[in-house]
Amino acid sequence: MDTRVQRQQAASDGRRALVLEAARAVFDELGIEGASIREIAKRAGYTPGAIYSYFESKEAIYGALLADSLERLNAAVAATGEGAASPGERLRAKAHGWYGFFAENPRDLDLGFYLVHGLQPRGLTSELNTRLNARLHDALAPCETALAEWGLSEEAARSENTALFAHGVGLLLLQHTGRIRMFGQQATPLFDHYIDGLLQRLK
Amino acid sequence: MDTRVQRQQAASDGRRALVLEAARAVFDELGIEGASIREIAKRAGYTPGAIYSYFESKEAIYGALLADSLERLNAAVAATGEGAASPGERLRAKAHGWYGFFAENPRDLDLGFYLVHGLQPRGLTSELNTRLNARLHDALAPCETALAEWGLSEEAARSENTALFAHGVGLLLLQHTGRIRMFGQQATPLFDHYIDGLLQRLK
Amino acid sequence: MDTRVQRQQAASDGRRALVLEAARAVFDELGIEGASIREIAKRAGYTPGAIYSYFESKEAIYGALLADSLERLNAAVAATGEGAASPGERLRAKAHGWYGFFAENPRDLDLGFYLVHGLQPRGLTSELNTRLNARLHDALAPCETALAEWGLSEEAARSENTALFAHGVGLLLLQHTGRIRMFGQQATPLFDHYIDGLLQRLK
Amino acid sequence: MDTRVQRQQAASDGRRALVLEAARAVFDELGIEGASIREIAKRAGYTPGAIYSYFESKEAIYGALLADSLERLNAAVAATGEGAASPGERLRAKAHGWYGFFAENPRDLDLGFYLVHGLQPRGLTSELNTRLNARLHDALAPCETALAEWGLSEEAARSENTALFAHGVGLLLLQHTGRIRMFGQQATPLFDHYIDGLLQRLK
DNA sequence: AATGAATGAGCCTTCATTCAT
DNA sequence: CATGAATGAAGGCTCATTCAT
Repeated sequence: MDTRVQRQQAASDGRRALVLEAARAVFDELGIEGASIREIAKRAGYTPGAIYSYFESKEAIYGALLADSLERLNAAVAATGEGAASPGERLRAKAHGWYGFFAENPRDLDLGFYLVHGLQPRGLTSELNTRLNARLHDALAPCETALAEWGLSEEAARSENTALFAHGVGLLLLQHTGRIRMFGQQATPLFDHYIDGLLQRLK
Repeated sequence: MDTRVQRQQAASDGRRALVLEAARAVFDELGIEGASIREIAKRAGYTPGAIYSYFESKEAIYGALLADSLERLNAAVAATGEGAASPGERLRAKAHGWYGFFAENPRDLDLGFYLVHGLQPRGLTSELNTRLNARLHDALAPCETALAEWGLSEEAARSENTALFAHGVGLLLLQHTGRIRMFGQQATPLFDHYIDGLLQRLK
Repeated sequence: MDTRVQRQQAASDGRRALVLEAARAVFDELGIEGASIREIAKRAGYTPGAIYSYFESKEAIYGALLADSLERLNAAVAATGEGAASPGERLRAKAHGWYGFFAENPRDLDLGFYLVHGLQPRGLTSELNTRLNARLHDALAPCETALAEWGLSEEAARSENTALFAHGVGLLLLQHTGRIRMFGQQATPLFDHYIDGLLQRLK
Repeated sequence: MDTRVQRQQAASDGRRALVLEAARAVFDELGIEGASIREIAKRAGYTPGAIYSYFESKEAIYGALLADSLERLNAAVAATGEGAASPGERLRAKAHGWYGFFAENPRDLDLGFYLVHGLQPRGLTSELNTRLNARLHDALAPCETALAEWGLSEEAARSENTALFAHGVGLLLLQHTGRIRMFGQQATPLFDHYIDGLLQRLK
């Protein structure tokens, strides 16, 4: 009996994941504006009403999408810099962890923007918001740790880490919007160059 | 006859500017999502249909708004650093020119994002896109010039200027989205700090 | 110029009245539950969106319908008892004014019930509610006046008028729901009988 | 075998009653509009589909609810006027039986209105309708009997009883809808006053 | 008897856009 | 140039009901 309940639960989870996957696909192709429940349902092979068995609102879907995105971000960061010997190497590796994730998955960057611009309270409960913030913080923490191990005070490490994140996000944005071509530059070398300068400066 | 045509043209331009002004006000208060032709028309003292005498579509309004935004950006940059003696001071002043503009007018930042994320081809013609790129370039050029005067090669100056822009944009974004509070930091001091480091590094 | 504006206004009013008429027809045939904007629009020869040019919400339509109903009620009462010589005759005539109106227009009775059961705040603003209450009061006031002229104190007149209204409404309801057949009775003779008793009692 | 079938039947009836109880609770709290099969099922500890094992449609639930309501009404009337010595006292007691029931359970009043206004044929079969009529008649019969015992002819007793019912219903309606406040009156004293007048008149 | 996933029809409402006047 | 009525498509969402399990 227990197994049957488990099987049902697993099946339900699978279908929910399927809807989420469809939502991600729609979001990818049509952008956040073009994404509609109707379209998501169509891609998932459902009628619109069925979606509400899995998510209580459209915004809740984006909330789930975002939560999932941050999990993958953390996984990407965790999978990085295993054998880094020095704090400097670790900093570089971990920074490239999050940077690379967003460079390769620009829609996850969009998702983050949408979080602030379009998500309604119903989808982004305060509790979820706190959890999402915490997960973003988790993803960036290894860099801060490395900076501290490099010898910076707690305060200085946090400050430099913020600047590092801002720098990376700015470059990612310039790249994502194509504006960086205007400067005849490429984002990743510039990011590396920033880390070089940072390590130099703190030596 | 000629003068009459001119008078008419001037009047028309004035009314177009009035619509644009209304659009900016609506956009400021309601954001890009909340803005509607109806609302813009109402604020401009028109009925919805009349708007189409001045703009061929809603997207075209945003295109014009963005063009105008870039003009104001250039004006803000131009109004800055008049008495700066050294290239270093000039760099700081000009950088604060564009940075301050966006810090004080976050909706202009939104506009820039919307340009890439949501604007339809109808609103952003290739010709307009080229013109906008050029004006953004104009606004950032003074910093590049200052960097060159400081002794950097043309290539290095462009590279550093790109990084400077990315850094500022990243900080503005973090501030605008409120995520910077998560780090317990403030954007403007960090921007200053970045310029300090830059000048130090290039000394 | 003035005439043109007037003509437009008149045309607009006419179309609004047309929508209202359609709404009344739908309400008559399908009842309050079955009435939908779609159906009302269809009957009026419009698409659903067009309805919102004339009424800001579905509830507002019912508000207007109700207001109109009360105007007709007042007209019916006013058209009654012109030549009534004695207060007693006047009482009977005025009472039959409102009673007859509802007996002949049972949907207007429904409308009154709906007012309390289904109307949302958006359609029934406090201001409208006050106005509607006042108009109902106006329709019943002549009876109260007649009772006072018959010699009752202000308080007694109000009390008897309330009871008279309740009696009539109860009878109308029993008739409208067909429950009165269960008793083998008819509403109007009973209403007359009540008035007889009332006049007898107060003689 | 027989006992087992009986046990099953009893269990089934019990569960049906449980669903009905849940329906009443939902209806009480959310009103007739706000009540949904989903909500009823939830309160009864079932899933929506299960409800259809006990009732063939939502309307059938309301039919059953109404039947039950009339049983409780009869119970309330029966529990009244045990020690009333005179026909007059008995009339007053029995009238307050049904009046008090509706005054204390306004939702049962709603149910009666809904029966006529909103109930679909599927829920109100002709056979059910006849049964409901009979039970309503039963609840009102004691008053008619008392009137006859007071000396009225059969016909007069029926006529006065109808008027009495109409009066009470009218007052209940005015009270339930809050319109009675408009007159600065209260329903129950007026009902008493009506009975006083009735007894006076017939003395 | 019960589940719960899914349907399908419907709901009110918004909005960019068009067009006769 | 301007109006304003009207469209048509779409939006998010609800819900009674069905049906395979």
